[in-house]
Amino acid sequence: MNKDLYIYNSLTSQKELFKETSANEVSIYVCGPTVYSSSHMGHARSAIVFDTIVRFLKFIGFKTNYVRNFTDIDDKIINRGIEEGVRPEDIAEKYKTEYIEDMESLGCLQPDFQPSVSENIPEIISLIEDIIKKGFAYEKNGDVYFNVQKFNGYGKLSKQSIDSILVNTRLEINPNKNFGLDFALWKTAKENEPYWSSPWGKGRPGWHIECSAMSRKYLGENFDIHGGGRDLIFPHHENEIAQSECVSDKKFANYWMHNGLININKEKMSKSIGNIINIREGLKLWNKNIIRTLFLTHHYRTPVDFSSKKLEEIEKTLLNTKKRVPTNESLSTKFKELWVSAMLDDFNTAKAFGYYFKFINDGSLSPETDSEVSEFEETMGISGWRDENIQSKKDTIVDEVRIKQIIFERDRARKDKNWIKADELRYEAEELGVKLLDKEGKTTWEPC
RNA sequence: GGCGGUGUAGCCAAGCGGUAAGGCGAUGGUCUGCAAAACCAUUAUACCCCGGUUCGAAUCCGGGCACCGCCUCCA
Repeated sequence: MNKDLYIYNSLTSQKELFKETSANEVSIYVCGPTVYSSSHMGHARSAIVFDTIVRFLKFIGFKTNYVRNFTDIDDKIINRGIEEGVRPEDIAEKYKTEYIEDMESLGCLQPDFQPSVSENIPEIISLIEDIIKKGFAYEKNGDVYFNVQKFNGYGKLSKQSIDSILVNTRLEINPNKNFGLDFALWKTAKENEPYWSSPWGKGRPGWHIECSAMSRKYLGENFDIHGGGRDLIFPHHENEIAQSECVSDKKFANYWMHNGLININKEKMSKSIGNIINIREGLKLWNKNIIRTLFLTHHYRTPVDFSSKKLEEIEKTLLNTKKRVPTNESLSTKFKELWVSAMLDDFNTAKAFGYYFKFINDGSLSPETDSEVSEFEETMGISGWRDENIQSKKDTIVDEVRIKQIIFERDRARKDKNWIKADELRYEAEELGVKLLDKEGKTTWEPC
Protein backbone atom coordinates (compact mmCIF):
# COMPACT_ATOMS: atom_id res chain seq x y z
CA MET A 1 0.00 0.00 0.00
CA ASN A 2 1.22 3.45 -0.88
CA LYS A 3 2.23 5.29 2.28
CA ASP A 4 3.01 8.74 0.99
CA LEU A 5 1.03 11.39 2.79
CA TYR A 6 0.21 14.64 1.04
CA ILE A 7 -0.85 17.74 2.95
CA TYR A 8 -2.15 21.01 1.59
CA ASN A 9 0.11 23.66 3.01
CA SER A 10 -1.52 27.08 3.43
CA LEU A 11 1.91 28.65 3.36
CA THR A 12 2.69 27.49 -0.17
CA SER A 13 -0.91 27.06 -1.33
CA GLN A 14 -0.27 23.58 -2.62
CA LYS A 15 -0.28 19.95 -1.66
CA GLU A 16 3.10 18.77 -0.52
CA LEU A 17 4.54 15.39 0.30
CA PHE A 18 4.73 15.19 4.06
CA LYS A 19 8.19 14.69 5.50
CA GLU A 20 8.42 14.60 9.26
CA THR A 21 11.25 16.40 11.05
CA SER A 22 11.88 13.52 13.40
CA ALA A 23 11.58 9.98 12.04
CA ASN A 24 8.15 8.42 12.56
CA GLU A 25 7.00 11.25 14.79
CA VAL A 26 4.67 14.11 14.05
CA SER A 27 4.65 17.27 16.10
CA ILE A 28 1.42 19.20 15.75
CA TYR A 29 0.22 22.39 17.36
CA VAL A 30 -3.39 23.48 17.06
CA CYS A 31 -4.77 26.77 18.31
CA GLY A 32 -7.30 26.12 21.02
CA PRO A 33 -9.99 28.39 22.42
CA THR A 34 -9.92 31.63 24.33
CA VAL A 35 -11.88 30.54 27.37
CA TYR A 36 -14.36 33.32 27.99
CA SER A 37 -17.60 31.65 26.91
CA SER A 38 -19.03 28.25 26.09
CA SER A 39 -17.44 26.56 23.13
CA HIS A 40 -19.38 26.42 19.90
CA MET A 41 -19.64 24.38 16.72
CA GLY A 42 -16.65 26.16 15.23
CA HIS A 43 -14.49 24.85 18.03
CA ALA A 44 -16.13 21.49 17.52
CA ARG A 45 -15.22 21.33 13.84
CA SER A 46 -11.63 22.35 14.39
CA ALA A 47 -11.24 19.85 17.22
CA ILE A 48 -12.91 17.03 15.27
CA VAL A 49 -10.89 17.70 12.14
CA PHE A 50 -7.58 17.64 13.95
CA ASP A 51 -8.65 14.79 16.20
CA THR A 52 -9.32 12.72 13.10
CA ILE A 53 -6.04 13.77 11.54
CA VAL A 54 -4.14 12.75 14.66
CA ARG A 55 -6.03 9.46 14.85
CA PHE A 56 -5.13 8.77 11.25
CA LEU A 57 -1.48 9.68 11.73
CA LYS A 58 -1.37 7.20 14.59
CA PHE A 59 -3.15 4.64 12.48
CA ILE A 60 -0.49 4.77 9.80
CA GLY A 61 2.22 4.36 12.41
CA PHE A 62 3.33 7.80 13.51
CA LYS A 63 3.93 8.73 17.09
CA THR A 64 2.22 12.06 17.61
CA ASN A 65 3.01 15.00 19.83
CA TYR A 66 -0.21 16.91 19.76
CA VAL A 67 -0.46 20.24 21.57
CA ARG A 68 -3.59 22.33 21.88
CA ASN A 69 -3.46 25.45 24.01
CA PHE A 70 -5.89 27.37 26.15
CA THR A 71 -5.70 31.13 25.91
CA ASP A 72 -6.76 31.91 29.44
CA ILE A 73 -5.41 35.46 29.69
CA ASP A 74 -7.12 37.89 27.42
CA ASP A 75 -9.08 41.14 27.33
CA LYS A 76 -12.31 39.31 26.62
CA ILE A 77 -11.90 37.18 29.71
CA ILE A 78 -11.18 40.23 31.81
CA ASN A 79 -14.21 42.03 30.41
CA ARG A 80 -16.41 39.05 31.03
CA GLY A 81 -15.17 38.95 34.60
CA ILE A 82 -16.04 42.60 35.10
CA GLU A 83 -19.51 42.05 33.62
CA GLU A 84 -20.22 39.15 35.91
CA GLY A 85 -18.39 40.47 38.92
CA VAL A 86 -16.18 37.39 38.96
CA ARG A 87 -12.40 37.08 38.92
CA PRO A 88 -11.08 36.51 35.40
CA GLU A 89 -9.28 33.36 36.43
CA ASP A 90 -12.58 31.90 37.58
CA ILE A 91 -14.13 32.66 34.21
CA ALA A 92 -11.20 30.99 32.48
CA GLU A 93 -11.31 27.97 34.76
CA LYS A 94 -15.03 27.49 34.24
CA TYR A 95 -14.86 27.50 30.46
CA LYS A 96 -11.68 25.48 30.35
CA THR A 97 -13.42 22.71 32.27
CA GLU A 98 -16.43 23.01 30.01
CA TYR A 99 -14.30 22.81 26.91
CA ILE A 100 -12.56 19.66 28.08
CA GLU A 101 -15.92 18.08 28.83
CA ASP A 102 -17.32 19.16 25.48
CA MET A 103 -14.41 17.68 23.59
CA GLU A 104 -14.88 14.41 25.37
CA SER A 105 -18.58 14.45 24.53
CA LEU A 106 -17.62 14.88 20.89
CA GLY A 107 -15.39 11.84 21.03
CA CYS A 108 -12.15 13.77 20.67
CA LEU A 109 -9.05 12.23 22.17
CA GLN A 110 -7.16 14.43 24.59
CA PRO A 111 -4.13 16.09 23.06
CA ASP A 112 -0.81 15.09 24.55
CA PHE A 113 -0.42 18.56 26.03
CA GLN A 114 -3.01 21.22 26.81
CA PRO A 115 -1.00 24.09 28.19
CA SER A 116 -2.47 27.37 29.35
CA VAL A 117 -1.00 30.84 29.00
CA SER A 118 -1.17 31.41 32.74
CA GLU A 119 1.14 28.47 33.31
CA ASN A 120 3.69 29.71 30.82
CA ILE A 121 4.36 33.31 31.76
CA PRO A 122 8.09 32.79 32.39
CA GLU A 123 8.46 31.17 28.96
CA ILE A 124 6.57 34.06 27.37
CA ILE A 125 8.67 36.69 29.12
CA SER A 126 11.83 34.91 28.13
CA LEU A 127 10.73 34.75 24.49
CA ILE A 128 9.88 38.45 24.50
CA GLU A 129 13.32 39.18 25.92
CA ASP A 130 14.86 37.15 23.11
CA ILE A 131 12.86 39.09 20.55
CA ILE A 132 13.96 42.41 22.04
CA LYS A 133 17.57 41.23 22.15
CA LYS A 134 17.39 40.39 18.47
CA GLY A 135 16.11 43.88 17.81
CA PHE A 136 12.65 42.94 16.63
CA ALA A 137 10.71 44.52 19.45
CA TYR A 138 10.74 47.68 21.52
CA GLU A 139 9.41 48.74 24.88
CA LYS A 140 7.37 51.90 25.34
CA ASN A 141 5.76 52.94 28.63
CA GLY A 142 5.58 49.37 29.87
CA ASP A 143 4.20 47.94 26.64
CA VAL A 144 6.31 45.87 24.28
CA TYR A 145 5.61 45.90 20.56
CA PHE A 146 6.83 43.78 17.70
CA ASN A 147 8.49 45.72 14.91
CA VAL A 148 6.70 44.37 11.89
CA GLN A 149 8.76 46.24 9.30
CA LYS A 150 11.95 44.68 10.59
CA PHE A 151 10.73 41.14 9.88
CA ASN A 152 11.35 40.30 6.26
CA GLY A 153 8.75 37.67 5.61
CA TYR A 154 5.87 39.52 7.20
CA GLY A 155 2.73 38.68 5.22
CA LYS A 156 3.97 35.47 3.68
CA LEU A 157 1.20 33.34 5.15
CA SER A 158 -1.67 35.68 4.36
CA LYS A 159 -0.05 36.61 1.03
CA GLN A 160 -0.09 40.28 1.66
CA SER A 161 2.53 42.98 1.67
CA ILE A 162 2.92 45.29 4.62
CA ASP A 163 1.81 48.16 2.40
CA SER A 164 -1.39 46.47 1.34
CA ILE A 165 -2.19 45.48 4.91
CA LEU A 166 -1.55 49.02 6.01
CA VAL A 167 -3.90 50.43 3.42
CA ASN A 168 -6.63 47.93 4.21
CA THR A 169 -6.57 47.68 7.94
CA ARG A 170 -8.44 49.66 10.49
CA LEU A 171 -5.73 50.66 12.86
CA GLU A 172 -6.28 51.55 16.46
CA ILE A 173 -4.73 54.80 17.48
CA ASN A 174 -1.99 53.94 19.92
CA PRO A 175 0.70 56.53 20.65
CA ASN A 176 2.99 53.86 22.08
CA LYS A 177 3.37 52.17 18.71
CA ASN A 178 6.08 53.25 16.30
CA PHE A 179 4.20 51.86 13.36
CA GLY A 180 0.53 51.12 12.87
CA LEU A 181 0.92 47.41 12.20
CA ASP A 182 3.16 46.72 15.14
CA PHE A 183 1.41 44.47 17.62
CA ALA A 184 1.68 44.02 21.36
CA LEU A 185 3.82 41.31 22.89
CA TRP A 186 3.28 42.65 26.39
CA LYS A 187 0.67 45.05 27.73
CA THR A 188 0.84 47.14 30.85
CA ALA A 189 -1.86 46.26 33.33
CA LYS A 190 -4.49 48.88 33.95
CA GLU A 191 -5.96 49.27 37.36
CA ASN A 192 -7.80 46.23 38.69
CA GLU A 193 -6.51 44.05 35.88
CA PRO A 194 -4.66 40.84 36.54
CA TYR A 195 -0.93 41.22 36.08
CA TRP A 196 2.40 39.44 36.20
CA SER A 197 5.71 41.04 37.00
CA SER A 198 8.08 41.44 34.11
CA PRO A 199 11.21 43.37 33.16
CA TRP A 200 8.83 45.97 31.71
CA GLY A 201 6.66 46.28 34.79
CA LYS A 202 3.36 44.76 35.77
CA GLY A 203 1.39 43.53 32.82
CA ARG A 204 0.21 40.60 30.75
CA PRO A 205 1.07 38.96 27.44
CA GLY A 206 -0.50 40.18 24.22
CA TRP A 207 -2.48 37.89 21.99
CA HIS A 208 -0.26 35.77 19.63
CA ILE A 209 2.87 35.49 21.76
CA GLU A 210 1.48 32.60 23.82
CA CYS A 211 1.35 30.27 20.86
CA SER A 212 4.91 31.05 19.86
CA ALA A 213 6.09 30.44 23.41
CA MET A 214 4.14 27.27 24.02
CA SER A 215 4.87 25.64 20.68
CA ARG A 216 8.55 26.39 21.24
CA LYS A 217 8.40 24.87 24.70
CA TYR A 218 6.59 21.69 23.79
CA LEU A 219 7.61 21.08 20.19
CA GLY A 220 10.75 23.07 19.60
CA GLU A 221 11.61 25.92 17.27
CA ASN A 222 10.82 23.96 14.16
CA PHE A 223 7.97 21.46 14.08
CA ASP A 224 5.75 19.68 11.62
CA ILE A 225 2.18 20.90 11.55
CA HIS A 226 0.46 24.00 12.82
CA GLY A 227 -3.30 24.02 12.59
CA GLY A 228 -6.29 26.18 13.32
CA GLY A 229 -9.34 27.79 11.79
CA ARG A 230 -9.02 29.75 8.55
CA ASP A 231 -9.93 32.92 10.35
CA LEU A 232 -6.70 32.76 12.30
CA ILE A 233 -4.44 33.14 9.28
CA PHE A 234 -4.36 36.88 9.71
CA PRO A 235 -3.24 38.30 12.00
CA HIS A 236 -2.77 35.52 14.54
CA HIS A 237 -0.71 33.00 12.59
CA GLU A 238 1.10 35.64 10.61
CA ASN A 239 2.24 37.18 13.87
CA GLU A 240 3.22 33.84 15.34
CA ILE A 241 5.52 33.25 12.40
CA ALA A 242 7.16 36.65 12.81
CA GLN A 243 7.68 36.28 16.55
CA SER A 244 9.07 32.79 16.29
CA GLU A 245 11.23 33.00 13.20
CA CYS A 246 12.91 36.26 14.09
CA VAL A 247 14.36 34.58 17.16
CA SER A 248 15.10 31.09 15.88
CA ASP A 249 16.18 31.93 12.32
CA LYS A 250 14.45 28.67 11.49
CA LYS A 251 11.27 27.87 9.71
CA PHE A 252 8.53 27.84 12.34
CA ALA A 253 5.99 25.22 11.24
CA ASN A 254 6.66 23.14 8.12
CA TYR A 255 3.00 22.64 7.21
CA TRP A 256 0.14 25.02 7.94
CA MET A 257 -3.32 23.51 7.95
CA HIS A 258 -6.48 25.59 8.17
CA ASN A 259 -9.95 24.20 8.55
CA GLY A 260 -12.95 25.88 6.96
CA LEU A 261 -15.56 27.69 8.97
CA ILE A 262 -19.17 27.00 9.86
CA ASN A 263 -22.27 28.60 8.44
CA ILE A 264 -25.59 28.42 10.19
CA ASN A 265 -28.38 28.06 7.66
CA LYS A 266 -26.07 29.48 4.99
CA GLU A 267 -25.19 32.49 7.06
CA LYS A 268 -21.79 32.98 8.59
CA MET A 269 -21.69 31.93 12.21
CA SER A 270 -20.17 34.71 14.20
CA LYS A 271 -20.24 36.44 17.49
CA SER A 272 -21.40 39.67 15.89
CA ILE A 273 -24.35 38.07 14.12
CA GLY A 274 -25.16 36.18 17.28
CA ASN A 275 -26.09 32.87 15.67
CA ILE A 276 -23.63 30.80 17.63
CA ILE A 277 -24.58 27.21 18.38
CA ASN A 278 -22.98 25.91 21.54
CA ILE A 279 -21.64 22.41 21.59
CA ARG A 280 -23.73 21.53 24.64
CA GLU A 281 -26.92 22.75 23.04
CA GLY A 282 -26.08 20.91 19.86
CA LEU A 283 -25.37 17.68 21.65
CA LYS A 284 -28.74 17.80 23.34
CA LEU A 285 -30.29 17.50 19.91
CA TRP A 286 -27.73 15.60 17.90
CA ASN A 287 -25.65 12.60 18.81
CA LYS A 288 -21.91 13.14 18.52
CA ASN A 289 -21.69 10.63 15.68
CA ILE A 290 -24.08 12.74 13.64
CA ILE A 291 -22.06 15.88 14.28
CA ARG A 292 -18.76 14.18 13.51
CA THR A 293 -20.14 12.63 10.36
CA LEU A 294 -21.54 15.95 9.18
CA PHE A 295 -18.11 17.53 9.46
CA LEU A 296 -16.18 14.57 8.14
CA THR A 297 -18.35 14.13 5.05
CA HIS A 298 -17.06 17.54 3.99
CA HIS A 299 -13.47 18.20 3.10
CA TYR A 300 -11.84 19.94 6.05
CA ARG A 301 -10.96 23.05 4.05
CA THR A 302 -14.43 23.83 2.71
CA PRO A 303 -17.14 25.63 4.66
CA VAL A 304 -19.84 23.50 6.27
CA ASP A 305 -23.43 24.56 6.50
CA PHE A 306 -24.79 23.54 9.86
CA SER A 307 -28.54 23.19 9.63
CA SER A 308 -31.09 20.87 11.13
CA LYS A 309 -32.03 19.72 7.64
CA LYS A 310 -28.47 18.61 7.02
CA LEU A 311 -28.20 16.96 10.40
CA GLU A 312 -31.43 15.06 9.82
CA GLU A 313 -30.06 13.78 6.54
CA ILE A 314 -26.92 12.55 8.23
CA GLU A 315 -29.01 10.93 10.92
CA LYS A 316 -30.95 9.01 8.28
CA THR A 317 -27.77 8.01 6.51
CA LEU A 318 -26.30 6.69 9.71
CA LEU A 319 -29.49 4.93 10.68
CA ASN A 320 -29.59 3.22 7.30
CA THR A 321 -25.98 2.20 7.64
CA LYS A 322 -26.65 0.87 11.09
CA LYS A 323 -29.51 -1.26 9.85
CA ARG A 324 -27.42 -2.64 7.08
CA VAL A 325 -24.73 -4.08 9.25
CA PRO A 326 -23.34 -6.60 6.82
CA THR A 327 -23.51 -10.24 7.66
CA ASN A 328 -22.27 -11.99 4.58
CA GLU A 329 -18.89 -13.48 4.27
CA SER A 330 -17.65 -11.75 1.18
CA LEU A 331 -14.37 -10.07 1.75
CA SER A 332 -13.62 -6.76 0.26
CA THR A 333 -9.98 -6.11 0.88
CA LYS A 334 -10.28 -3.06 -1.33
CA PHE A 335 -12.12 -1.04 1.28
CA LYS A 336 -9.15 -0.42 3.50
CA GLU A 337 -6.90 0.34 0.59
CA LEU A 338 -9.36 2.87 -0.78
CA TRP A 339 -10.21 4.79 2.36
CA VAL A 340 -6.60 4.91 3.48
CA SER A 341 -5.50 6.27 0.14
CA ALA A 342 -8.21 8.91 0.35
CA MET A 343 -6.89 9.94 3.74
CA LEU A 344 -3.30 9.99 2.53
CA ASP A 345 -4.38 12.60 0.00
CA ASP A 346 -4.74 15.60 2.31
CA PHE A 347 -7.01 13.79 4.77
CA ASN A 348 -9.95 13.44 2.43
CA THR A 349 -12.45 12.20 4.98
CA ALA A 350 -15.36 12.94 2.66
CA LYS A 351 -14.03 10.55 0.06
CA ALA A 352 -13.21 7.98 2.72
CA PHE A 353 -16.78 8.14 4.02
CA GLY A 354 -18.03 7.67 0.48
CA TYR A 355 -16.26 4.30 0.33
CA TYR A 356 -17.54 3.43 3.78
CA PHE A 357 -21.18 3.97 2.83
CA LYS A 358 -20.73 2.29 -0.49
CA PHE A 359 -19.20 -0.86 0.89
CA ILE A 360 -21.60 -1.18 3.78
CA ASN A 361 -24.66 -0.54 1.65
CA ASP A 362 -23.36 -3.00 -0.91
CA GLY A 363 -23.26 -5.55 1.87
CA SER A 364 -19.75 -6.40 0.86
CA LEU A 365 -18.19 -5.90 4.26
CA SER A 366 -18.52 -8.16 7.20
CA PRO A 367 -17.43 -6.68 10.49
CA GLU A 368 -17.83 -9.96 12.35
CA THR A 369 -15.07 -11.56 10.38
CA ASP A 370 -13.20 -8.49 9.38
CA SER A 371 -11.91 -5.60 11.41
CA GLU A 372 -11.94 -3.24 8.46
CA VAL A 373 -15.13 -1.48 9.45
CA SER A 374 -14.15 -0.99 13.06
CA GLU A 375 -10.72 0.19 12.02
CA PHE A 376 -12.30 2.85 9.87
CA GLU A 377 -14.83 3.84 12.51
CA GLU A 378 -12.14 4.04 15.16
CA THR A 379 -10.09 6.37 12.97
CA MET A 380 -13.07 8.62 12.33
CA GLY A 381 -13.89 8.65 16.03
CA ILE A 382 -17.30 7.08 15.62
CA SER A 383 -16.39 3.71 17.03
CA GLY A 384 -19.08 2.00 19.01
CA TRP A 385 -21.77 4.16 17.49
CA ARG A 386 -23.83 1.16 16.47
CA ASP A 387 -24.47 0.47 20.13
CA GLU A 388 -25.63 3.98 20.78
CA ASN A 389 -29.03 5.40 20.25
CA ILE A 390 -28.19 7.97 17.64
CA GLN A 391 -31.69 9.18 17.05
CA SER A 392 -32.29 12.82 17.74
CA LYS A 393 -34.41 13.68 20.68
CA LYS A 394 -37.73 15.13 19.71
CA ASP A 395 -39.46 16.52 22.69
CA THR A 396 -43.01 15.90 21.58
CA ILE A 397 -45.49 15.72 24.38
CA VAL A 398 -47.99 12.97 23.71
CA ASP A 399 -51.05 11.78 25.51
CA GLU A 400 -50.02 8.17 25.96
CA VAL A 401 -53.28 7.08 27.48
CA ARG A 402 -55.19 8.40 24.50
CA ILE A 403 -52.75 6.77 22.09
CA LYS A 404 -53.16 3.41 23.76
CA GLN A 405 -56.90 3.79 23.49
CA ILE A 406 -56.61 4.60 19.77
CA ILE A 407 -54.40 1.59 19.20
CA PHE A 408 -56.85 -0.64 21.02
CA GLU A 409 -59.84 0.66 19.04
CA ARG A 410 -57.97 0.44 15.79
CA ASP A 411 -56.89 -3.07 16.55
CA ARG A 412 -60.53 -4.05 16.95
CA ALA A 413 -61.51 -2.27 13.76
CA ARG A 414 -58.77 -4.09 11.88
CA LYS A 415 -59.93 -7.44 13.19
CA ASP A 416 -63.37 -6.54 11.86
CA LYS A 417 -61.73 -5.53 8.61
CA ASN A 418 -63.25 -2.09 9.08
CA TRP A 419 -60.49 -0.36 7.18
CA ILE A 420 -62.24 2.98 7.02
CA LYS A 421 -62.48 3.16 10.80
CA ALA A 422 -58.90 1.93 11.12
CA ASP A 423 -57.62 4.66 8.82
CA GLU A 424 -59.62 7.30 10.64
CA LEU A 425 -57.93 6.27 13.86
CA ARG A 426 -54.53 6.41 12.17
CA TYR A 427 -55.21 9.99 11.08
CA GLU A 428 -56.38 10.83 14.56
CA ALA A 429 -53.12 9.57 16.00
CA GLU A 430 -51.18 11.59 13.46
CA GLU A 431 -52.99 14.70 14.54
CA LEU A 432 -51.78 13.97 18.04
CA GLY A 433 -48.24 13.90 16.63
CA VAL A 434 -47.86 10.16 16.57
CA LYS A 435 -47.21 7.70 13.78
CA LEU A 436 -48.59 4.18 14.20
CA LEU A 437 -46.47 1.27 13.08
CA ASP A 438 -47.83 -2.21 12.51
CA LYS A 439 -45.06 -4.68 13.04
CA GLU A 440 -45.37 -8.42 13.44
CA GLY A 441 -48.96 -8.29 14.59
CA LYS A 442 -48.28 -5.58 17.13
CA THR A 443 -48.87 -1.87 16.83
CA THR A 444 -46.27 0.53 18.17
CA TRP A 445 -45.91 4.26 17.76
CA GLU A 446 -43.30 6.91 17.41
CA PRO A 447 -43.42 10.72 17.34
CA CYS A 448 -43.73 12.14 13.86
C1' G B 1 -10.03 48.28 -2.47
C1' G B 2 -6.07 44.20 -1.20
C1' C B 3 -5.63 38.93 -0.51
C1' G B 4 -7.73 34.02 -0.49
C1' G B 5 -11.59 30.69 -1.95
C1' U B 6 -15.97 28.58 -4.31
C1' G B 7 -19.50 27.57 -8.62
C1' U B 8 -20.60 19.49 -10.20
C1' A B 9 -27.88 16.19 -10.51
C1' G B 10 -33.96 18.58 -6.71
C1' C B 11 -30.51 19.37 -2.20
C1' C B 12 -25.61 18.23 0.04
C1' A B 13 -20.88 16.60 -1.60
C1' A B 14 -16.15 13.88 -3.66
C1' G B 15 -13.32 14.24 -8.05
C1' C B 16 -7.65 18.28 -9.34
C1' G B 17 -5.70 15.72 -17.24
C1' G B 18 -8.11 9.72 -19.11
C1' U B 19 -13.98 9.69 -19.95
C1' A B 20 -18.90 11.82 -13.45
C1' A B 21 -17.72 8.47 -5.66
C1' G B 22 -21.15 8.77 -1.84
C1' G B 23 -25.45 10.65 0.98
C1' C B 24 -30.46 12.73 1.32
C1' G B 25 -34.61 13.11 -1.69
C1' A B 26 -37.52 11.39 -5.83
C1' U B 27 -39.66 7.58 -9.14
C1' G B 28 -41.04 2.39 -10.31
C1' G B 29 -41.38 -2.54 -8.22
C1' U B 30 -41.70 -6.59 -4.17
C1' C B 31 -44.05 -6.87 0.59
C1' U B 32 -48.03 -4.98 3.76
C1' G B 33 -55.75 -4.14 4.36
C1' C B 34 -53.52 1.05 4.14
C1' A B 35 -49.04 3.03 6.01
C1' A B 36 -44.05 2.54 7.92
C1' A B 37 -39.76 -0.41 7.67
C1' A B 38 -37.01 -3.63 4.60
C1' C B 39 -35.39 -5.25 -0.14
C1' C B 40 -34.65 -4.63 -5.75
C1' A B 41 -34.24 -1.16 -9.75
C1' U B 42 -33.98 3.79 -11.92
C1' U B 43 -32.29 8.73 -11.01
C1' A B 44 -25.90 14.36 -14.48
C1' U B 45 -23.58 12.51 -22.52
C1' A B 46 -22.80 16.11 -17.92
C1' C B 47 -19.59 19.70 -14.27
C1' C B 48 -21.52 28.88 -14.21
C1' C B 49 -20.40 31.28 -19.33
C1' C B 50 -16.88 32.27 -23.58
C1' G B 51 -12.30 31.24 -25.79
C1' G B 52 -7.47 28.40 -25.76
C1' U B 53 -3.78 24.18 -24.86
C1' U B 54 -4.17 18.71 -25.51
C1' C B 55 -5.19 12.51 -28.81
C1' G B 56 -8.19 13.62 -24.48
C1' A B 57 -10.40 18.97 -19.62
C1' A B 58 -15.19 19.27 -14.51
C1' U B 59 -9.93 19.01 -13.97
C1' C B 60 -4.58 23.18 -17.13
C1' C B 61 -4.31 28.53 -19.33
C1' G B 62 -6.80 33.43 -20.62
C1' G B 63 -11.24 36.43 -20.18
C1' G B 64 -16.08 37.09 -18.08
C1' C B 65 -20.29 36.39 -14.47
C1' A B 66 -22.07 34.99 -9.58
C1' C B 67 -21.39 33.87 -4.56
C1' C B 68 -18.34 33.46 0.00
C1' G B 69 -14.28 34.32 3.57
C1' C B 70 -10.14 37.29 5.77
C1' C B 71 -8.48 42.37 6.22
C1' U B 72 -12.36 44.15 13.63
C1' C B 73 -12.97 39.83 18.48
C1' C B 74 -13.69 34.96 16.43
C1' A B 75 -12.35 27.91 15.37
